[in-house]
Amino acid sequence: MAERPTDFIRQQIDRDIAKPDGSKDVITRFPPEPNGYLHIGHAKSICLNFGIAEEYGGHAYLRFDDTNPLAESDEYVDAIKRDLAWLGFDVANRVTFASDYFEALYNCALELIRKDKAFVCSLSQDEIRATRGTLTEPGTDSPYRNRPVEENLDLFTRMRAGEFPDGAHVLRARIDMASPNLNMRDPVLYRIRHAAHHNVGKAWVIYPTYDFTHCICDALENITHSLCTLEFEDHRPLYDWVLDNLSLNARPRQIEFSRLGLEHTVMSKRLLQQLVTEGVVEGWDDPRLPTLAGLRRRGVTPRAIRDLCRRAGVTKQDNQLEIELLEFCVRSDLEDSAPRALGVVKPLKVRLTNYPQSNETLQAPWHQREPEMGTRPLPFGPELYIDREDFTFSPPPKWKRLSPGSHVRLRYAYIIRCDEVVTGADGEVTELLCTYLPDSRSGSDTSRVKPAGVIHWVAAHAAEPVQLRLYDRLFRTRNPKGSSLMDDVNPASLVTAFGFLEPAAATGEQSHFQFERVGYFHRDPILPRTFNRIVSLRDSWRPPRALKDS
RNA sequence: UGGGGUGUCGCCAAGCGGUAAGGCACCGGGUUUUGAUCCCGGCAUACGCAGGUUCGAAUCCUGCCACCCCAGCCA
Repeated sequence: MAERPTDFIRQQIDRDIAKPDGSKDVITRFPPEPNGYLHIGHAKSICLNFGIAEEYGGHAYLRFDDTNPLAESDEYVDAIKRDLAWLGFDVANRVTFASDYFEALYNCALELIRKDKAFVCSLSQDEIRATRGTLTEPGTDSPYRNRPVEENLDLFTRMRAGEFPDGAHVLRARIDMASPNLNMRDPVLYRIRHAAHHNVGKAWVIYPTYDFTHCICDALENITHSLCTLEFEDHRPLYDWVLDNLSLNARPRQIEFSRLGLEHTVMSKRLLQQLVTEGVVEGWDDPRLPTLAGLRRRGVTPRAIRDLCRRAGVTKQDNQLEIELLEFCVRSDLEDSAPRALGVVKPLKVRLTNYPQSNETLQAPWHQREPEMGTRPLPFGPELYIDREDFTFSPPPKWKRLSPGSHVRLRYAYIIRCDEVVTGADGEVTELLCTYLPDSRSGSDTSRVKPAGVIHWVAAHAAEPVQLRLYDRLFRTRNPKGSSLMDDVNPASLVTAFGFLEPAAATGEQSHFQFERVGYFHRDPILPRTFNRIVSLRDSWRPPRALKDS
């Protein structure tokens, strides 16, 4: 569909595999921690890792980074697998867990201890913090830093055996407490946690930290390129240090790229959690959320998400994509693939005064340019609904819809003329009395009348009442800040309308539609008779300024 | 006042010493039984700023400035 990306990461890989004595393998991994739901930012990483593996004829693992039993659960591993499959990446036989390597990790720790590169530190968490120094001042050595190897071995073995309570000891790397890189100030490698782990149960009471685990797992899986986000750049020296001091033979290269940012939403796990907990949204799959579950329920397609990631590119620059780009990707996918349907959002009754007291059934294509999608029956009768927005008493110049005395075509059907406007006590338009042109039927029009425009409609006798959920950006601000998050919520992020839909679409099983002239909608997978607006149609119509109101 | 990064059009993003790709957005025009789609055209004398090197610099050097990340036994 489009040519292969040439971002800086692929350029680096090209150089790596071009080395005369180097390996031609390219193996990557997507390493989520199973402690939350995936969002569109993760999609960028997924597309990158799996995309590269495929392009270079290698493979990618889905590896759950489950080293913290307190936060992780199977609920999330299932959700993450589901999201990956939905996005279009098949990882059935390449799913691993950091916890698969706990024994190997433990042996690596032993090796470091024997080489006197790691020591058991018995300082409390607070003491470790206090002796770490600050951004501008060096830390101070732990009093346990020079424990003899044998004592370290003994203590570490007993840590594993469960002889000590949480927090009593940790295993630390012996690097440099004066390093300007805080990550190198004797970082913690193992901590004691008497907690059940979602995968290994109670087999372990000591758990390795990310810095120790990640690089080793990468090496064990022969990952060649370990792609991660920018905040891990400072960890790369540690990543390399650990592997340099171990006798593993694989040497993965860590490369960092910037996260994907999207305007009018938030991506942090904490903030998303807050929105769910405080009931601002209805759940992790609320269609206003940037979670993959939310986007899926909204109706955003995997293709659109992959297209977005491709168009956004991969760099080290901080970025905030405009939601217009996402909307463009959605529309451009659905333009060709979504069947069309007629649906009315804000119904206004129309009575055809000269139409016989009977109904007829017209035929309309599901998609004008895609004849193979077939046609559907479209009921027509003397009473119809049109959208209130398609009628005005005083039309501005170039008004292409209905107004007193004007002609308009009902899409796929007849041309009608508005003869009379019925208003209620409060002046509100309640009904339009129109006449239809019998010889103007779509496809066999001999009326020679040129209507002002074309509008959508639904026959009253066959109209299916539906709930239309009109979604909009969750936050008013482009870059919502955690501090004022709640005040920034867009009160119109969800507007529910009760409209009518043509029966073929309402009762069929197709999931995505374009309601003509309105927008793209997705049949809600849970709520009956409910359609979520994925995105509106582009609308370049703007009334002349002076005549804006009607 | 430490370390690590990043600064090219409103938003993304190519560019890798030879004289600013592309996409989104936006603005015109054409086609159209969706004011949609589609098609055509426009849209950075300019690359954070200031110097320097060079015949030639967004690309090299120096110095500033701005923004992001780091002081979890989270990842």
